[in-house]
Amino acid sequence: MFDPPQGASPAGWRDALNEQQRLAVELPGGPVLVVAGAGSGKTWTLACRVAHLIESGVRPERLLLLTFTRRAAREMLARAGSLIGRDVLGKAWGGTFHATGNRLLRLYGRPIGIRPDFTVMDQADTADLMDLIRGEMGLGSGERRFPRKDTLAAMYSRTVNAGQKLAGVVDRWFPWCTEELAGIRSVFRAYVERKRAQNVLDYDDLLLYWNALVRHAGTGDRVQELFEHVLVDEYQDTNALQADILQAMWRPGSNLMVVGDDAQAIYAFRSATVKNILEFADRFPGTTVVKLEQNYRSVPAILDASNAVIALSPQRHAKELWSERMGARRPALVTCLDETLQSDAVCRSVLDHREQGVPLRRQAVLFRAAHHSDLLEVELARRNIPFVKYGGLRFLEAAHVKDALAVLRIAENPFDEVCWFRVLTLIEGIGPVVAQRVIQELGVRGRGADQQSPIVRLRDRPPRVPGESRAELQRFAEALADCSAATSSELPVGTQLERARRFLEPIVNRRYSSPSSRLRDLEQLEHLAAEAPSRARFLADLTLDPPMSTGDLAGPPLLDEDYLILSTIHSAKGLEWDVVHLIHAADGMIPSDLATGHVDEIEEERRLFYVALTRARDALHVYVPLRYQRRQPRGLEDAHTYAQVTRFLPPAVRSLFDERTAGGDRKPPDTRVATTGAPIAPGPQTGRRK
DNA sequence: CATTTATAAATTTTT
DNA sequence: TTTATAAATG
Repeated sequence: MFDPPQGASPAGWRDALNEQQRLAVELPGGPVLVVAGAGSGKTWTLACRVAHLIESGVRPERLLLLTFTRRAAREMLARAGSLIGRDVLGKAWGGTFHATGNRLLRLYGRPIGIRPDFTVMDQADTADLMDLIRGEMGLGSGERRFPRKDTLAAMYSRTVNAGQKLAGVVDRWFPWCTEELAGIRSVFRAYVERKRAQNVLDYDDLLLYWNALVRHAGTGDRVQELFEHVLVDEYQDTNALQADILQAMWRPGSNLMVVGDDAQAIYAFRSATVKNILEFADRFPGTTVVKLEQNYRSVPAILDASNAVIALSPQRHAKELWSERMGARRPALVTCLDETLQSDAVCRSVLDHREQGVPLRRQAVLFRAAHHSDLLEVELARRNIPFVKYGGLRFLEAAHVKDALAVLRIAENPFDEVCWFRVLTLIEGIGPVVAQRVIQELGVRGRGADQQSPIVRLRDRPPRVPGESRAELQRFAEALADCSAATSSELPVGTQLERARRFLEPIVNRRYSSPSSRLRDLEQLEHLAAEAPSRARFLADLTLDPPMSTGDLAGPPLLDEDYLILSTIHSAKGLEWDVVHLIHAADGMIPSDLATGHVDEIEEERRLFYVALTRARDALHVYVPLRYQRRQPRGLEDAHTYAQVTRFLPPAVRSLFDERTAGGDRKPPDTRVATTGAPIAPGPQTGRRK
């Protein structure tokens, strides 16, 4: 994705741009919309734009580059730096909307009532706090079913990000909860209050308050004037609130460039709206529109198939991708009798390609949902094919990691009730009720600025708890006191984590399966923490830019190894591989059964399918298992259901594929063989609770 | 009365 | 693997 088109060198990068790209790179300013088709060198163009701006005298620190992940920003700035032989990386502002909001609010948030030492909650924390409040209010204990905590968090987030009223949100997205509207509303009210009181911001607040900050009468101008040029990548996946922020940051004469592709909008579930990119020109008067339609990635046959798929989308913004690449290999549609044969076919094809010179890491297997690769992972392990999985469970979501971080977060913010609750209930003999009482007695909810810290209170006057819990609570108190000691000369973050780990060790051993690997995870976390300048920075960076998996932390030894990429389609966004294997291209998988309610949802799935197809450079294999094992085959061994090829491949489109059947002449492989041989980076340990 | 343990049911995509 | 509910235990 970051490779320049053929023949580009640091010296002659301008010559490597096509006409449209050059136009986008060299436009003087004003509002610009770059509609960039898949594989049209969008990222490369943005990097060149940054290089061009700096060459023409813009100071790097006056540039703001908003991207979908921090990694994307980093790589783009590094690339720009290499083009002009200057260090842009440290000086320009780059990152996600959320990370940028975080930074701006810490620097300038005071006038709107934001203290610079706030902590950031992720979505799971939000859900936990909602759960806590729900419990206190006694909602959900009655006969009527109250929404689950994750549902509550999702509702809240949608009201904020889409800028819609709660009633409307519930009506449209959570119709089964309409009867509980009053209760939901009161939970949200308490939630907002609680966040305030505890000096905590959630993801949504980072955007919400950034918006408020720029619109603030006093400080707004100052923030606005920080940036001479604002560039936004993946604009099709921004939400209403983000568009509002950009509008607030913009004033006539200032420079805003957004880049995106409406055909690749796949984040509606996160409240993103294609309207942003479709209505950009209306919102920002004087917009220049540039279209990038030359595709540098795929061979024509793959492009033809992709174009045909997206052409069936009714809400589309006409765009025809073309390519100068040679090669006539058509994509393959491989029908498999069942999932096992699909795994088998993928493995064989992957090895075939490797024999023909395509290393594993230039190949990827893509799928709709994280668990769709489960069976394949077993087969890969059995055949000793190394792989790394993107998407799905992330390191930070592992319970033991959250436990360790909760200890640190209490040290950072002694009024963080969710973290107190989490750690206290880990202690043997302490359940929700005792934990609540302890929190009460320690004054975690008190929040008087001059009052004694709950941490000190816990150590000096330990609350009454069951006898069996006393010793462990004592150890907790000491660990906490050590971590939070002397704010002026804080212990190194790594040391604090080590302290937390020592406290947690017996708990991890007792509570979780495969405790040794979990404890290893915590040690890895310590290595990561060793580089952090401060605890606050470490915690914020971790929530805003989480390492994908334990693999990310494993360090350099893996870098020269070859491994296959497994990825959800969402996580594959913006990436490309020589060979792409798309599995489970059956109706019910993509589109997902859960997303066939509304037309909009189906269209989103179609774009998702399109994104998957357009990741491929040279070869594309689409697999469809015809028979699925039923989830819980009760008694009957061969209980299964039949699937159909995804509706996004009607006959006319299928004619652009070479069709074949996998494994027809072969016996299914013996799947009873024990699995041995671990993949290189199997992601977080997935041991179950004891 | 509170906590732990057992059992059952459901599980998209992610900053 | 997580989460809600029910039964068993302290």
